[in-house]
Amino acid sequence: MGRKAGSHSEITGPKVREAALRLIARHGFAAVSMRQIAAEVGIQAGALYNYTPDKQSLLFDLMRSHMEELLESRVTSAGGGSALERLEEFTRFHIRFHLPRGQQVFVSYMELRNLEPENFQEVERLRRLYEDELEGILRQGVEEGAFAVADTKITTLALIAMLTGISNWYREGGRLSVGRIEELYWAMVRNMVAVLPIEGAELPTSVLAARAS
Amino acid sequence: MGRKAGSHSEITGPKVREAALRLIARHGFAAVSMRQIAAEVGIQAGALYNYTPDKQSLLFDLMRSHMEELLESRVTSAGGGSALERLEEFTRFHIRFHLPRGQQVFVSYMELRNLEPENFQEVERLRRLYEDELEGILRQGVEEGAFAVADTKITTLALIAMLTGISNWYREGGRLSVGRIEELYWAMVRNMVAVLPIEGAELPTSVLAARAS
DNA sequence: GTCTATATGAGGATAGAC
DNA sequence: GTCTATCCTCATATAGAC
Repeated sequence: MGRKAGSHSEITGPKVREAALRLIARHGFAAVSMRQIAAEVGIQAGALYNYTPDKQSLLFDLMRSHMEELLESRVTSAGGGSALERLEEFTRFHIRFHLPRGQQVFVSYMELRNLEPENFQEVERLRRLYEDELEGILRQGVEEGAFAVADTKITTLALIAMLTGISNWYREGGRLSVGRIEELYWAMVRNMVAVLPIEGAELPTSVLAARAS
Repeated sequence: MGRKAGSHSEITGPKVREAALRLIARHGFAAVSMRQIAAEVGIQAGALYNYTPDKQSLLFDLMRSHMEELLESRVTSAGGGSALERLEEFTRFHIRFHLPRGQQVFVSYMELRNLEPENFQEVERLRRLYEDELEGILRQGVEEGAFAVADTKITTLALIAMLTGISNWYREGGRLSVGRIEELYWAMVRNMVAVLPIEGAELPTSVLAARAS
């Protein structure tokens, strides 16, 4: 291809992204300099600008591609079935997808503040698409009378926070396997939405009717 | 008192802390400069060093005092009773304490990376004291046969993540009052640890014995 | 206690040679 | 595509006048 000596764009590009992700996850976006990223890759700072127009774009690319990968994986995994089945599948998917991506999860969560408004809006839009599927499952469960969920929006946020929180302590090779973590969290999720006589819970009329009969 | 003109230490000190908290919560520790903090207070950057030896100490003070206030409030609130009663009290306390302190929660969570090792250890120690109380409640509940919790450590982390996550979306004057949020989350917490016939859950022998009788 | 001024260094980003 | 060199701005922190 007539590539010049010292030309490695196909290798260097991914290395820049990996180095940036690793350093930003560890020290935070604002605390990481372009010189640090370049040093981690093994090039000079100026050469980074062959791969990103600026530092902000580097962050945005990391976060957007993480969300897009999540949504793409989701499309191929999501299926039909009862609300309970769909909720179990969603729970297990969320854990299996996120646990091997601790750095991406961390960055996507912590660096939202450092996105310029336009970029922030886009990442938020993608995140909402993901959460909306979960809320849809909860709504279905309420309709079916399978779930006692007083507020599907709040329960969605509670579940996401609980599940994503795993990434804060999970370490590969730790006490619990991914499979075991799936079991433990699925049991908790299942309990949380279970139909039970909770005082004050606003049960849907379909459930009240079913109980009366 | 013979105070010189322009001398306002009793006023300026708290203002420095408040300005730092507000700016760090919004932009992140590394992204905020001492000049910005000074400008927010209405003094010059050099004058900040009458109130903190350096930027790191300012962050550490904010995080440590937040944790110490949490633990002090906890001592006066915590009581005895059944595990279910204690869990309800803990849940409501956690929400009532944290919701009016969104900035502190955010900073204490996001800026752990920016603490120097010694300071990090201290903040972690205080955080663990708080979590240990929750785990103790869960252990008591398992002993009493009131809770079906397969792994008290994991359930502790799941509950903390779920409850602290409220601070990510709560806004004063929003759709839900603090009281309503307490109700919704207590219902979820209660369900989550409830004794139910969950396949695969490792029930304590006390519960299995109770069921057999 | 606060100011102005400054020491000292690092930051993002660009230009031009190879 | 990468390098070296550099522009320009901003950072933390300190010194000394008032």
